[in-house]
Amino acid sequence: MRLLLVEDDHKIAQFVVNGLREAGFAVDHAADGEDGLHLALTEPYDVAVVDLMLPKIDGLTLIEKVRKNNINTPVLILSAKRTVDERVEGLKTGADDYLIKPFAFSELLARVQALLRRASSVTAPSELNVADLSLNIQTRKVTRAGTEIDLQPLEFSLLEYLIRNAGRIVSKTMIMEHVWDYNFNPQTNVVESRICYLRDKVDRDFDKKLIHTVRGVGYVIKEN
Amino acid sequence: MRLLLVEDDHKIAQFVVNGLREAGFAVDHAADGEDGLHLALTEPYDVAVVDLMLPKIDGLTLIEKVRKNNINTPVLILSAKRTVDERVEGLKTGADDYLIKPFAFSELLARVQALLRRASSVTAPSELNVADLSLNIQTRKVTRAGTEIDLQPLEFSLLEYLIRNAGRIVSKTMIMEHVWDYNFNPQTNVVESRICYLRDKVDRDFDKKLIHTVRGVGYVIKEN
DNA sequence: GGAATCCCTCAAGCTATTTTCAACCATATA
DNA sequence: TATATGGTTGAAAATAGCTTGAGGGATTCC
Repeated sequence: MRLLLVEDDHKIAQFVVNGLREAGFAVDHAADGEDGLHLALTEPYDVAVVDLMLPKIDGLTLIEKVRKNNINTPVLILSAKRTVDERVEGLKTGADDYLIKPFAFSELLARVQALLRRASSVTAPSELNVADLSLNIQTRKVTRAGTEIDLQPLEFSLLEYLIRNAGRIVSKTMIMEHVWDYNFNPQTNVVESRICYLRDKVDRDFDKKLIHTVRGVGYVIKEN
Repeated sequence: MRLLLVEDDHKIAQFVVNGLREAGFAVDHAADGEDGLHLALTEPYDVAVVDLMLPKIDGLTLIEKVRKNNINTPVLILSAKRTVDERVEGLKTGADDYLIKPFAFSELLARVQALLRRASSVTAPSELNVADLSLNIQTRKVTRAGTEIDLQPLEFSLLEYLIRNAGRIVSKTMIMEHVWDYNFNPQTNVVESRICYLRDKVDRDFDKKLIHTVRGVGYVIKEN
């Protein structure tokens, strides 16, 4: 799940970013409206959390422009403005929810999850499966054919991304972007390297390999 | 103990919130029925104090919806309506007690505590367990394998929070919020530090460690 | 009112784990 | 077979978490 936070207050931003990452989201952060708008228009996010008072472009204008570009990413406004009118204006502009500062992180998280639920209209299952491989988001347990597999954090993210796209080929650039949060492609072989470690743990001891290389393109995880 | 107050009158709300916080509760406040309902449905509270006359969604409707969601949090109605009929209607809807405005804070506190006692004697066991570790909320005694462990207040809270979420991973941000009541992120390692002290007392002398670190995320307490 | 005690936070150094890097190896495809 | 793309690996670097003592605020006890 990819999330955009547009917030200029450094402390709040750091606090929210940390919390959301711990909760398993891939979070991008923009410190002003211009950056935020640019990211919102160019990257695909599942939810955007936007402060109203921002340098360069204010939050409402940002939301307006995003909506004019036919982007329907759910938006949660984060603001110190607490009057009913301001809330209403925010929602009219195209926001989906409104949270008043100061707020408790757990409430922010609950609202973000509510927006995600509403958007997907399905409750996200906490367990993902491919063949006899199973990955539990909540407990972070991974098993194959019943035996537990111990993964490093990055391997876990990588495997999660692969399984969420099971059967579809994901390019190395996409992997970089989702798992590493890199926007540019440095000349490095981190992906290959980590795939190798992952295969060691997931496929080595089994006859049926699940992680397949698609030369010149990327990787797929699938049965057969 | 977590408490929800749904009250639109700002002065009363502040007065009650302050008082309850001083009495040691973690209080969330919603200023209208919509917010109140949302919080009641998404967060686990031990008691909810609800005004009847509310913007957006009135108190009775709120209580009805909460009960329809199978949430049994005890509800104390706070209202200026003083006739017997109205009291009865409130209780029929699913409220547990009824306090007429204006009221003395001490009476509110007494009733809240009464509801907590009643609820805890029915539902919540006063003893929480994980493996051979046991924590008694009422006596504040903690034992492992029969021998008593002496904990500091904060360590007790921390352990309680971990055990209430036994088997689930709790992030450091969440711990901060629930145990320390911080809703911002100070650049500090209080959590790690206190976990260290806690481990000293809970795990050091035992072979089976119960408190596990989940790197980059947080901690879990569980057997094995 | 002052001393003693208790509990907590902070910070710095340390340890352990995880990730990246880079050189080298293997294999597919033309 | 040549070339390029991907695989493998150990060591270095980066990062996260652990540990511990000093210091400070609050409370209690004389």
